Amino acid sequence: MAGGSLREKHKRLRAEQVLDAAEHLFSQKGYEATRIETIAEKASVAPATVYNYFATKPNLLMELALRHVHAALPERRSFIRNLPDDPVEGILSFERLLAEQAMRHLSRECWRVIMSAQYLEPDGRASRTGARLNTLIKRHYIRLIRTYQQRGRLDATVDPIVLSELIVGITTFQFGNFVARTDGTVEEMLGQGARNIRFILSQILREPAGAGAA
Amino acid sequence: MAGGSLREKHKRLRAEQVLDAAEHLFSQKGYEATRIETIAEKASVAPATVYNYFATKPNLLMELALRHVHAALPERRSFIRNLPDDPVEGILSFERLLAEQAMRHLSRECWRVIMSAQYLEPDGRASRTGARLNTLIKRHYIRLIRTYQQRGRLDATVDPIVLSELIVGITTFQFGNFVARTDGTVEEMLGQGARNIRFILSQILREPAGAGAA
DNA sequence: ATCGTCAACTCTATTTTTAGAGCAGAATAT
DNA sequence: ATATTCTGCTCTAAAAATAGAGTTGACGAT
Repeated sequence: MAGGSLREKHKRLRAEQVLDAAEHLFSQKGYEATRIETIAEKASVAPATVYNYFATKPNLLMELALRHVHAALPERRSFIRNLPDDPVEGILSFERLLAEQAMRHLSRECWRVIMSAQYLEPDGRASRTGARLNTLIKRHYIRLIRTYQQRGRLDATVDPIVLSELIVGITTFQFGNFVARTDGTVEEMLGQGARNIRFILSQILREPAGAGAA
Repeated sequence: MAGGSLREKHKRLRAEQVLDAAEHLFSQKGYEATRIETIAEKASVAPATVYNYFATKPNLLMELALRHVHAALPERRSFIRNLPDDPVEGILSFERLLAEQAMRHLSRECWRVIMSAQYLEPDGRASRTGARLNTLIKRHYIRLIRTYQQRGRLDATVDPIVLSELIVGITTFQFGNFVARTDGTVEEMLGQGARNIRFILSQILREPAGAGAA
């Protein structure tokens, strides 16, 4: 799986160079305002090479998003390893972490492009990349839900896959709404998300085992 | 003169990579003991590429020497800008600096290869590079000699070019003898050099202008 | 003496990158 | 409306790098 050949190594390195350059320029001058030519120049690469690696400009941004999601993975994992007792608090905090990670390197403008890409080219690479991105997040939720089920804090008969799809769906929808407008804060989005989460969980919450006696 | 194109830039970068790798390996494992293949691997380059840039292994070493001579140039220049009063002391100290610089990054084994290269391939690239190397050093001596002539400490009728060739010739000869054997210290070489320098200068030394009255 | 090994070096086909011309479409100016 | 410009993107020829097999000459063991 490694691809240890020199060619593969150089490919990885070049792709990183381009992504680095793009990340810097996107966050500095914005997505629309930066030209592919400029990215190529900063990455010490010919413009044609950028197209060799990333078919289109939205695609390049998409891969950038994917890289961030990967880079932020350990942080999410460590969060899930140390979950708080209360499931509602756990999920809401996880939401907050995801939102914070999303905004850490990519602007709202960038996220708009990312969200729109799957609609503009339904069967293109962008859609597939977007799907991968969602899958990554969903896995975390499944793990998170299972943990609370094992602790007896969530109804064990609920299918974690279904529940995670529900949560990811609604939060993705809200995130889309959030980035689609220039006003509105992350806190507002999270507040609205909290209402949804509480509603969804209200029916399947379980009290802690040692409670009831006082 | 710059060659600002992308191709030229990459060429420079790759050459540096290879030289860096070679420098490290030569000083760590010795010249003969390091394989071209290893250099290429460390430089993230195909072995064939090393041959594209540096026709032969001795040639690679030669270019390495040239790079060092260039890198150490500012130090020599600054020495020549702050020459001591006494010409003998100035030249001997400069000799010491050159010897110290020569041994700083390249081992005696390496210098043996370098010195021999011009004999093994008289009209090859190695000979030309060696000549360039000598020219660089000679320029410094010319400048040094002129300075002392302007200060009135050296006979002004002596041709600096001739004198510098004499000095470079004799010291190169001694340096060759030094690296050609495994025993013998730098100090011994410098001591012998000092005798030569004193002899050469004895006829053309001039007393300082303000001297004689006491 | 002969064989095997090893590393420098060569050669060729393939892959990748670059240079550079040019197209398409949107935005802007006239 | 028309022309101009700008940028994303395509296409082709030329340059360079890689993979990999092969040659040569030195050296050591048998």
